[in-house]
Amino acid sequence: MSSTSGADDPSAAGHILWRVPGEPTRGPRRALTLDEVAWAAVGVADRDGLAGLSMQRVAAEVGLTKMALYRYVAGKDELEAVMIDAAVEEPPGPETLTGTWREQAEEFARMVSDVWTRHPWLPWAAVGERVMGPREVGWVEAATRIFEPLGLAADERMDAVTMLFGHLRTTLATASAGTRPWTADPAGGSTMRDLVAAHADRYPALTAVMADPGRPVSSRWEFGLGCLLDGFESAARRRETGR
Amino acid sequence: MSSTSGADDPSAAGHILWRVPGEPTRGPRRALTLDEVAWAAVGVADRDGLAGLSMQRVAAEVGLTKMALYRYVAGKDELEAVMIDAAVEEPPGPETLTGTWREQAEEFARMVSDVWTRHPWLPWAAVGERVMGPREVGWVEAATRIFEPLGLAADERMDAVTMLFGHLRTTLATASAGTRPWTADPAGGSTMRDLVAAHADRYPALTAVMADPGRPVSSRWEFGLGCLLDGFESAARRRETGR
DNA sequence: CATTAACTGTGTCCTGCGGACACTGTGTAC
DNA sequence: GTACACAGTGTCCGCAGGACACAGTTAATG
Repeated sequence: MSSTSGADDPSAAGHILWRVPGEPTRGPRRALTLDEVAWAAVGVADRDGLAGLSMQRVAAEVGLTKMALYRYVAGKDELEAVMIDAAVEEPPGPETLTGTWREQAEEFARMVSDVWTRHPWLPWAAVGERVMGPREVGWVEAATRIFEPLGLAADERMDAVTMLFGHLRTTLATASAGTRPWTADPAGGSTMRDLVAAHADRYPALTAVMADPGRPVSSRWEFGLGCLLDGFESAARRRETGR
Repeated sequence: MSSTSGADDPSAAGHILWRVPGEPTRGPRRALTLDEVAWAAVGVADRDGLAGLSMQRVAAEVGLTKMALYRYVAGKDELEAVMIDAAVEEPPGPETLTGTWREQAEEFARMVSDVWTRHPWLPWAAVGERVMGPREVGWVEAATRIFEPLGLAADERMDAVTMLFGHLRTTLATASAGTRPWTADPAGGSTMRDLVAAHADRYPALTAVMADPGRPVSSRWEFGLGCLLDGFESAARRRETGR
């Protein structure tokens, strides 16, 4: 029923993200802003990962009791929602991305990569049922704009956006999760290389692939991005030439 | 120091997956096999998701005490590793996939999609630091084989495999996580559609896209897969024609 | 100016989690 | 028969998220 904090709205967790603050008139001043709480949580996650994030930890970070956090946030889910929307920062506006759609897509990928590298927990925090924040939606909006000149159908354009984010998530996550240069996917396996080496007879194709030293981690997603954009291009071409 | 259970090997969690059982000589019979425990856990996850998986729950399912499970498995991580390798089932052998590499890739994607649809928690359980099981590696091996005739470099071939799994994970996860037909990515947002509709002025590109009804969930990954394979093809062609 | 109501932060308590550890019971090898 | 290796149980601990009642603080209202 309150008009301000929003931590007591039962309709949907995370709506603080979309509501204007609306300062309260009576009562003591808050010791912190929602943003300060969010960034404290981001700091914790940056250091100890999402697994190391707890109400206690964040509360201690900002010098409050655990329960005081619930004045800012309805629960841990909402805290995560808030910290995600803080960590992604402002999405690029229409004036920022210039050049061909391909150049824009590459620049965009670099931007996402920057943010997700600064906050390695981010690509994994954003999965599952959750309310998106305005900045987060802004990134999707920006990605959608890029593919507009391509002439894809609406649902295909959306799929392209999904795939772009998915690709970055996949590659950045495997890159940040340890020192291993690539390691494949349904795993992220910590020692897939060793396992394959120990059972070379069972996995000949992988053994062959593993012989190659591989590229540096920093440029891991570039080849894949090129493939992806090529694929979009050929899909658009196929669409123009009457399927 | 034991020669059998493997739950006390300090070197790496999950090595039960790669060790031959080796029946013990003395002591009472085990009430269950490791496989029975694994499948019970799979059943729990199928019903209540990964979040609903706890030692208690699994123990109750098989009629044991929580602590008795630790005779089969070193900890929850190892339990997850075991249940993942059980749930993925046997990967397709070289004789199963036939036709062009493209047909093989499509068939392979269909197979992965089948398994991951049966166990919706699977695509998300497999991320992060974890020891892969033999079957899991087998799937990667199978995927690697598919791209062999394409003439890609070793690291590119590996990237292709990673992207294939990543694409399926992304699309299947967003498809299974609710009724929403697509919803974009850094989110999986539960009501992104509503949010965009409520702030149409802020997200014009997304509003335009949202006007389209979209495809049925069942065929969500097909367009993306086509793009991906097209992209690989053009990368291979670029490679042959001297970059 | 006194009162009242709204608000912030604290302390206590509960449930469920993963897991350590000491224990009882059981079966085989010596 | 006895000793030992093993299976399963019960108790305990720390930590998690969160409900709830409370004390302190501030502004609107009489």
